[in-house]
Amino acid sequence: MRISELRRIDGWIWEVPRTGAMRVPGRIYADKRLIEDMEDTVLAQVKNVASLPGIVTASFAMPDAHSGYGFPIGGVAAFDPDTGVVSAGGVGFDIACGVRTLVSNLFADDLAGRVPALADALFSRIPAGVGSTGAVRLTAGELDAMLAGGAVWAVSRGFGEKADLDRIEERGRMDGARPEMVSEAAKARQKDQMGTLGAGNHYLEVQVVEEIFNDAAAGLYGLHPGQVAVAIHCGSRGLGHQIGTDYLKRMHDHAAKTGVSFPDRELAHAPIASDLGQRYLGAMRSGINAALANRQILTHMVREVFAEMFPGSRLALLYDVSHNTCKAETHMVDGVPRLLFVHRKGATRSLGPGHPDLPPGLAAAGQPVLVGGSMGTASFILSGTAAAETRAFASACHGAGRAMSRKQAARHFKPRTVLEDLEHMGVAVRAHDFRGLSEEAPGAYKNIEAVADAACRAELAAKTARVRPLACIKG
DNA sequence: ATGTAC
Repeated sequence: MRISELRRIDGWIWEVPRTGAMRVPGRIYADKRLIEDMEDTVLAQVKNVASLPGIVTASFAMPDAHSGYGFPIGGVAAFDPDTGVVSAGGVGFDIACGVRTLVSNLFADDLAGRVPALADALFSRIPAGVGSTGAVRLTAGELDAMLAGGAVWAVSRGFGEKADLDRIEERGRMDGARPEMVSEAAKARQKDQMGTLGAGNHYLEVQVVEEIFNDAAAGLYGLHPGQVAVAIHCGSRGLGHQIGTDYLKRMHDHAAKTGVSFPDRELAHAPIASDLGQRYLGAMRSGINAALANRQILTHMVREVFAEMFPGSRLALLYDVSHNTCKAETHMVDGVPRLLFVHRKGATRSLGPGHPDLPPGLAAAGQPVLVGGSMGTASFILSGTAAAETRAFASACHGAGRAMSRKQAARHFKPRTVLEDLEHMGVAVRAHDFRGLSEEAPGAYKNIEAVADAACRAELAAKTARVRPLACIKG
């Protein structure tokens, strides 16, 4: 992206001036280098989103932004409930894809020599890969209960602990889900897929806390140097994908009938205040619950593996946050609180200290903002800031962000070399799809340090801890 | 991301 097309507000805040069909300006939070390395399509997508009806304040891109389906991945946009739209492409196909981090009472020394065996045990226990099915099989009735109940449902069925729920966005259950708005095809795809990791950039990592940046916040999060943590990155599997597919088509069909045109085919949308918009929201919220339940079931399985290998070990849920959602939230606009529908596509919520939606144990530090790196590189545990509310409706980056497309990466990296490099770095990698390792090569992603630095300099979040991987399970 | 194409 050419920096000359932007207006610099400060070193980490850049404006895309309003031109053409844009209803609001664009705004990119990143440093000069990250912006220069972003594809031109990111700028085009920021502008396209800025032209959608009812958008409020600006169309935002986070420092990890790269080209996505319609919206950039790393895109944030909020819409007025009366005049605005909801976009199936703006949420994406992997509805409520997200990260949860579990903090153990083990330290790296406790794992000495046993990381490969732990990786093997997790690899054999956790189903993963495209089309994988899990040990949990749901009847039609149970599936609907899951879609309505999310992680609350999962806990009620014996997966995990009640205490986990406080540490999940929406307290483990997204309100307003309408399972009857989810197609039978989507349900059929999901009924045997609960408790599976998926593929692509999804992973399960055993990590060690490498550095603490903020003692007070890290203390509240229960993080100490050398401590072992587990991160689970996955989403709503086939169900979310099918909901996205179903409603993109409906949004196109509806637009064709009513003579509405889209700035980009991939930005198909419907008015929030329409029947179709409400149906999509009901289905999409069911997808959020599926992702929350899925990560809850996986947590239970990880705890079982740890309990067998390390008797007496505990894994407490630090936090679970989704990064592909559209949620109704109240934000300050021009000094007035307004209900808005916030799309976060590859972007993480970042609530500052004292926010009423935070559980009491986390309120003083702000929401854990879980920023997953690529295989082999560090991940960051940031904390939400009060300033994030004024930056991008309390949002921050969600990961390192791709620097290369999957196709480019597959051409550029040999899977064997990727695996050897990671083993050399001391990361035990176990992958269901050997060839897929190319697409996930660390070199295919941006520099996580640069992304986290930019996010924190732009005050989207604040640094609390950096963790590095010991073992990585891939789909 | 994904029963990697209907």
